[in-house]
Amino acid sequence: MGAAISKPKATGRSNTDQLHLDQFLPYRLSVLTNTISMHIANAYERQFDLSVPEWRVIAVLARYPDLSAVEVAERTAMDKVAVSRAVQRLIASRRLKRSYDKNDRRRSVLRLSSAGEAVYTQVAPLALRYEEDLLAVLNSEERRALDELLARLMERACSMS
Amino acid sequence: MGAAISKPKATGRSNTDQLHLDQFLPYRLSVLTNTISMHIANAYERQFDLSVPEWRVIAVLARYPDLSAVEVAERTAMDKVAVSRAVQRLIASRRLKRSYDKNDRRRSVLRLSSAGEAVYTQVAPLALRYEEDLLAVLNSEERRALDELLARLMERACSMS
DNA sequence: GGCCAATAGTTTCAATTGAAACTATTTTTC
DNA sequence: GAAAAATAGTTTCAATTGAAACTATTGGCC
Repeated sequence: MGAAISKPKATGRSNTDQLHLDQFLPYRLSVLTNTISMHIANAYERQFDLSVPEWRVIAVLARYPDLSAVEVAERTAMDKVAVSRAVQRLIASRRLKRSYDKNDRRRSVLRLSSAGEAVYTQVAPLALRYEEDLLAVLNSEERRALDELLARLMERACSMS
Repeated sequence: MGAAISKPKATGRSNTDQLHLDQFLPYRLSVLTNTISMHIANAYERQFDLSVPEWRVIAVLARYPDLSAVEVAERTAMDKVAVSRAVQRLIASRRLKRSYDKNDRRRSVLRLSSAGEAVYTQVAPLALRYEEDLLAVLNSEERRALDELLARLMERACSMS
């Protein structure tokens, strides 16, 4: 019963041994993500003079006011340098107000100004409508399936660090 | 039967009106994609002194030799400037050879050198193994489902340009 | 054949980004 | 309670990137 030669496996998988970029999951995700991000960003960047990092900061602060910069970074998956720069620009454009924690003066306390809230109430529907248009090709069962598959992959990717 | 006031709809969807970053598909795709890309790139960038664009060029030329720069750009979803720079670096590192089409001297004809092929045969298994590790959380039915969902979304996203 | 538009690819220049070093404040340790 | 380590956030500097302008060659049109 020597194990020297093994039969080719019939795994049901077509590219076990060959790397085809257009079947390779990380590549496909990358192309899809970039395509989608580009479309959404086009919808607000020019019109509102708003970068993607700035938009993310606004989106998270609209829902969770009074976060610190580090907390914003955690919730947006941005690094703290990116948050720092986005916050600076948002303060300069008077869309964000910053105060400091009385008990820990290192920590900032970030809150949208009314101008910032106005941006949010204008841009959020654009983003949601785009998402809805995109998901229009899936029925609700398929959406649930996608949701769960992405969640499982995300958990897996994180656990592989 | 006035239509002035409509009942809240029970659509089965939780965030019809509210933007929650962590339920927002474009955002989730972006985080997942960046996490995955970072992992794979870490596996080869340092070890082989190879950037992501360079790796993409190698991957596509390994499978389709003698493409022009524009054809490489089409197959990798990179823009032509990125391809031009990656090609320059790959030629400098002697991983790629360039000749020119006899009938159209604008077009380059790109082909991996044996050193380039060696890089491919070392890196491709790393990439495929990562993909396999990631997909290990899905059974074959779920993989097929993911495959089809991503294809549908990609088609949709492209048609929305 | 000669001009004009199109295509292939490169270069330039400015904006974005990322890593590492930095300041300021707080917490821990001894 | 002083020194050392940790945390929050910023700045600096170099590398990456992207858009637009550029060169070179080819194809269409008259």
